[in-house]
Amino acid sequence: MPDPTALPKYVQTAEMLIREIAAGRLQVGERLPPERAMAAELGLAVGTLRKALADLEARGLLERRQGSGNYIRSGAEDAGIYAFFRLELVGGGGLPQADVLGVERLVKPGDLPRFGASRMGHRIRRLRRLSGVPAALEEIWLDGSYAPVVRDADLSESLYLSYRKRFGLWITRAEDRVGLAPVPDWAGNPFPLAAGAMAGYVERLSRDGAGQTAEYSRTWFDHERVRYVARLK
Amino acid sequence: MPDPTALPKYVQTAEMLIREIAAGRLQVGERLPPERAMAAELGLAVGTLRKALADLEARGLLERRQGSGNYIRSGAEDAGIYAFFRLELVGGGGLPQADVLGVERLVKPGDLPRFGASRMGHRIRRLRRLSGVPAALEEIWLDGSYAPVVRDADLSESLYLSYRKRFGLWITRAEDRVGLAPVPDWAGNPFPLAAGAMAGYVERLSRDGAGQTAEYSRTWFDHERVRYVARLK
DNA sequence: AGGAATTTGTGCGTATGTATC
DNA sequence: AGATACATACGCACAAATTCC
Repeated sequence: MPDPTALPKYVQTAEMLIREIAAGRLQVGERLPPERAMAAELGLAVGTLRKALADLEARGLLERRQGSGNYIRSGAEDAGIYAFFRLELVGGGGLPQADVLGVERLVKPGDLPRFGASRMGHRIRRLRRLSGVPAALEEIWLDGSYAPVVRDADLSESLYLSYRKRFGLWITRAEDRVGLAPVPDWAGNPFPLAAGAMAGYVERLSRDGAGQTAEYSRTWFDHERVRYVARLK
Repeated sequence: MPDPTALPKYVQTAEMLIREIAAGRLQVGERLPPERAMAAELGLAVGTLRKALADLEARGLLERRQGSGNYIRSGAEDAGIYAFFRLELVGGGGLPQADVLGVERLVKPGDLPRFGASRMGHRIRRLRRLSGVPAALEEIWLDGSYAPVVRDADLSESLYLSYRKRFGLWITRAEDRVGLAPVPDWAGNPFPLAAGAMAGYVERLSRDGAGQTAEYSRTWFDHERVRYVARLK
């Protein structure tokens, strides 16, 4: 009897594979078993497994070569667990980390776009690092309706994982707009660009599983060291 | 008997739908027929049609709602034919256009990353507009092996369409890196930012159907008016 | 309010084509 | 040339979300 609260098998499978890669049980460059063998092993239909593999490919973790096999891409060890994180060092890669600078529940300011159902929002400010290097400042507004309070301790490195585990919120889609904007003036952090200096800028509007806008975030990144990466098609 | 040179049906179907939208035969906001009815109409299996629809969704042309239907998204009239174009006006949308500033066949300079098989490359410089507004400067290096010469007349508004029709080159994947960089000094064009000023910057490495790197391009965009857009998952 | 009908999502299994080894 | 492996395509059954009556 199927569990109605369970995720689709292809999502479960993709996440399982990501964990295997992150844990090092699947090594970079390694070829996966043939799809049919793997599907049989996992008790899945081939098509279901293929959907999971396509997901990993879109996230840049896997390279699929017809007639040859499926190969773990370099950089995959670090990247996978941070599903939607799209910043990397100019030289490539970097392990994403985050320091929480502050969390507050506030009335949403008027300059934010409309998102979520509540008048209130949780404002989370973080310093993002890549392999320890200060890479970006991040201000996240989570709609107030998903949790009465958000504490520092609720926020693990992977924010979307926290949302899921603590608040039952599933971020499934997001739209990013990338441009330039001046660095905000938040005192007391080691971000290398001065307040007011031009930096790379990402605005994101995220939606939950039901398609409702749930979160709005702004990220300022150090363009000397960091790039925003998108893989198309 | 199937034609081995033909594209997959799901690609043909996706392109057909894009043309229908661009031509206005499918209106923005309109709901498509149910998938099963549509598949029967087109002589396709439902799964094949669904793959085409998933493609349109990923490009931002279609919104799919379980239990409800498939709806043409606003902005889709313009966007679809320019498959990989990811710049839009800050206010949203804008019809992409291009003025060719120059085309030359040159030895690839040393500061470009390695791509393609040839020592030579075609350097194409264009001014991109959105609904007439000068939006970006673009320098494209197409590997020399795909064509002996490239003439101005070979380049229609949609470059990837030209590649396909003139040179038999299919761009199927690309990787974008977005950051900031100073505007290059190309005399005599109406790009609003001065040479040396900081602008949005997109580096792209594109691959052909066989997975070979085929093209490298750099785009400087006016961050006051333009954003780079990515839709995730 | 609530149940039936409609519509998309997930999952399975299979057959055949095409690229690679 | 043959074997292997991924890609495309088909068709079906049932689940979940939405809409309609």
